Amino acid sequence: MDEETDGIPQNRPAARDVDATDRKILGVLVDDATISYAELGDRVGLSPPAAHERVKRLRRSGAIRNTAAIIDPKAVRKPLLAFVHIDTKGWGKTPELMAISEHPEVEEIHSVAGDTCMLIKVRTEDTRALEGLLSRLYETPGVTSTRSYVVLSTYLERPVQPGITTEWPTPRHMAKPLY
Amino acid sequence: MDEETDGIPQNRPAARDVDATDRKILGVLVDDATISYAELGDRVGLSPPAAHERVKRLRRSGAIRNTAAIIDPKAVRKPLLAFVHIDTKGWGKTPELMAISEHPEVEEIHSVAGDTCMLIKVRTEDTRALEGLLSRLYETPGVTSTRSYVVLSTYLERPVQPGITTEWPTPRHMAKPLY
DNA sequence: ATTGATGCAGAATTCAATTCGGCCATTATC
DNA sequence: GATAATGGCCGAATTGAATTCTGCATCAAT
Repeated sequence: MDEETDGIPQNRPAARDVDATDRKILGVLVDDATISYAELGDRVGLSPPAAHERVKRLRRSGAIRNTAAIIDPKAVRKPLLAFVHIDTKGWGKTPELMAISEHPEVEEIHSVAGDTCMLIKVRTEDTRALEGLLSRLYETPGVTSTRSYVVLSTYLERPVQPGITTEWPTPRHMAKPLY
Repeated sequence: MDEETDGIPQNRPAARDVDATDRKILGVLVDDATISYAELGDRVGLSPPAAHERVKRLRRSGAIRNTAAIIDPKAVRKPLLAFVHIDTKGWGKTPELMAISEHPEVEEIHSVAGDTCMLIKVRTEDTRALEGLLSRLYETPGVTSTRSYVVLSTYLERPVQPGITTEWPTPRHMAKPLY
């Protein structure tokens, strides 16, 4: 695939225009990426090679980051999901981020706006393992406190939805998005 | 694939023993599910048909829930990520969950232990869209208040890690996990 | 009007997924 | 303890899809 300067993902070059057909393709592939290009072409109204070309382009442009197996956490004995607020003095320092991302239990690391804290998502085998992980996190330099939210049950978990509208219904009088 | 009684996922039948080889396979497929069975077999020390059999079994048992394209949120114009605490009177009622999951911006819905609240993950085009979504959520029956955490930047986002140890290093004197 | 580029379809080729038969090891059964 | 039965693997063979190639139509720019 592409090269990363570091462990932390860089911004992609451009991410060209994603038109209505591309969105349809994404919508299908998010649901099931094991289908043939013939099947994909049928569903979006293209010939197999044309569908193939589109998908190759979406991959190259980075719109499709990856094609991955989605695993049942229970099957690999990681049934316990928790979100953890980590208060830090001075957020976003790379060494601390690296230290946190070392733990394989950590699935996501986000910086929260307007607050000197990180919100991370962790998955462990049980509460004892979570406790151990939390104490190890607390030992990371810069971490001043943690507050964890254990998930009792999950009702919905789905990937990013590409949307199926032709173009985005954002009124023209609106300012550009944050990013 | 399998049948769901409802929009809400059911518990799988069994999820058989996942041995060390299975974990290796999962580890590879989480990284990249587009490789050939020959390649997969090479990496885990199996012939192509054997690797194929394993994967089929992992799919049937539900350990591999899905094989999906992972989309770059920016490419589909959903760069704004936020977590929202939703306080509810009486959590987990199905109609409310359904109402919340109707919104395509909602990616995850979790019930938090020890609190009458839900933690949901949403992705929108910009802050205005987020504001609109929040007000629509607030109109859902049972919702008493919301508190949102807008993500400034994301440093890590990865799928469930299957782990690569032969068996789990949980000491035998420990009690069984919660779930 | 002409040229160039882009995206598509259809046919042809290459390569991988899938099936099949037989072997070996482990486990259950008598 | 001997034997059947099961499960998992390999190697070869077959089927089927991915990929390449060629030509055509459309649109944009010159």
